[in-house]
Amino acid sequence: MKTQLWLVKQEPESYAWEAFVRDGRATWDGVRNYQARNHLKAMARGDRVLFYATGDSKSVMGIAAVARAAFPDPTAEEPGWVAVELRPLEPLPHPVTLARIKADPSLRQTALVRHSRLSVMPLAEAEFARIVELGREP
DNA sequence: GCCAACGTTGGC
DNA sequence: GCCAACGTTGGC
Repeated sequence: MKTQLWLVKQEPESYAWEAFVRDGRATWDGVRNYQARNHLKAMARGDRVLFYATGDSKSVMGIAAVARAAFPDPTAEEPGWVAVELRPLEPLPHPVTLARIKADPSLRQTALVRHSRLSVMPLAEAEFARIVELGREP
């Protein structure tokens, strides 16, 4: 199967990119939205994932990879919710702000822009590549 | 099954 | 702090 590309959101106050890098691996649990859950379920080991920080930072911070595909969310009291494990791959030298993403014509269709409340979303190959490219240039 | 009320997310 | 955009809940 073709590798898929994703973006996950995280509040930096609860789990910052720096903490993720320090930990070297993280269980992505606690997702309680069906659409986001379905995206988690579709993740395969090795898929690339952009890490987006909400709140004050509102920026894509770096690239991660799926280390373990979906398994039952240990924090869920009801069955049916899943978690994945992610590991950080590399930071983006210049975190890509939401403003920059919104200003880029090739990124206007991303779920990040169009569905601002979704916390786990797929990205098209060109979208993923463009964000990474922006992250490498000031 | 509809829809009003309510709660949450997250940008501004 | 506000509010738009949604998702969820519960009464009917």
